[in-house]
Amino acid sequence: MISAIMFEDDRQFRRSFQEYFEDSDKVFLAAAFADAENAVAQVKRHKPDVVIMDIQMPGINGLEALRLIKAASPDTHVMMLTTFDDEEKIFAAICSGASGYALKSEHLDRLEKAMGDVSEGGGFMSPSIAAKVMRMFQNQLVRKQPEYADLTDRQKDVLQAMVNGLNRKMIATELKIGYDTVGDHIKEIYRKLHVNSASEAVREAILRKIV
Amino acid sequence: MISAIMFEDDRQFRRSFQEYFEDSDKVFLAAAFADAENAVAQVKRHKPDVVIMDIQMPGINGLEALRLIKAASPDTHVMMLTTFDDEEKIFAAICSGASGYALKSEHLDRLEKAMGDVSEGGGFMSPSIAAKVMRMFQNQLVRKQPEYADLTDRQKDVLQAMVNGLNRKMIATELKIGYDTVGDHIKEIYRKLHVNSASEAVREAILRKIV
DNA sequence: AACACCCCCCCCTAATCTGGGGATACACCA
DNA sequence: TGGTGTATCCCCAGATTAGGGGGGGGTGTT
Repeated sequence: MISAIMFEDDRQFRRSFQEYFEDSDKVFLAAAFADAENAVAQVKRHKPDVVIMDIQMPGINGLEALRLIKAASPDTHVMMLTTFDDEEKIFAAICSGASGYALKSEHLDRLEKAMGDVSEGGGFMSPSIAAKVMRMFQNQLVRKQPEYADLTDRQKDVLQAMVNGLNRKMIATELKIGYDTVGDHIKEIYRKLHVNSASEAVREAILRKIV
Repeated sequence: MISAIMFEDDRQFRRSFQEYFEDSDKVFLAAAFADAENAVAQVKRHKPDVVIMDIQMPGINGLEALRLIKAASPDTHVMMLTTFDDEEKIFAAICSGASGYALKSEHLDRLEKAMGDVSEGGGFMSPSIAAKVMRMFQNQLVRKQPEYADLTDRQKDVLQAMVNGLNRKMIATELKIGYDTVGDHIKEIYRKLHVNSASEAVREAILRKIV
């Protein structure tokens, strides 16, 4: 038997949620609040195994509340339960330490199971969310090493200096070479990276090399 | 009713899997193979809604097979079903386009449900996998966001254009504003980001904003 | 000897950076 | 109501820098 508290402004949804878990022998829903104003205090008071958190709420929204709760008690497991499925919110929730991200369209028996998993340190994502996360993951990390430009050591030195914001004169001083030599290296770098400005070179350097 | 084929070298596990789905009215397990040698061909032949793929197999391993299948028919949904829960394999699977990643300890009825979700374009991860993925996501992407510079919408437009390698004249044309106005926005951007060149602005833009 | 890499010097145009000077519009607040 | 602030827009001009072209060297490897 695990304990949970819920923050959800939709009265109807809150009700049906409460009713469902009245008969549950797995989840004890200790309390349900219409806003997250005192979320941190309530978490401290009830010490729930799982917190169910809506995103769209008047006053403090669910993402802010999530951050506050995780800041105050990092070991609390929070599952987002919302209608939003846009990447930005999913992203924000995961980065802020959510343990789960479920859509309200999810069946309650699955949520019940999910809450059990989450209380044990597991994670849960509704199918469409999981698909989005995996896609994001792929996009973010696949293009890790697209085509490593074959720069010489010296050219890498110069490029690194450019990324650090140095201008040609400063690079010359830094590397103890002549001003025009820096220019020569830069010409080669541009040719190899297929760019023609320092900004673009810096972008390419960061997006596909040193990061 | 969705169709599936399975690649799994463990005879015992394959058997119990087959037996379970013989009685299923949701999943039709069309075939089960002990290795992935002809995975691509079998996928082409059976055109399954979902492919169940073990990782540890003699000959071609599941990750290689996944890559081959996704290369040959990108729309095929593949769910990894394995005992491995190390980040490297999860990472590799997701990056190679897996739609799901389940542990063999998962109950078969959950897998059945998961296969349905996956066949519809959703994703599935066993709780411990989901937790790991979210943690990876967090570590990889939280990193730098110390002070989000408070740029105005227009300034963000200009900065984005700079990242894209446009010079001032091009930005002016792009945003349909005057050349000198672009200069004004750039001045403000530099002031707010505490930099004084386009290269540095681009670096800051990438390292703490647009990714 | 050819090649790659690194170094140095010159030139010129175009672009950037930085400092000014304005104007309008809108929101906020006393 | 006027004042303050911010965001958007426009213009100017000097000093510096960048970008791209040329010309050379020297070294070390293949």
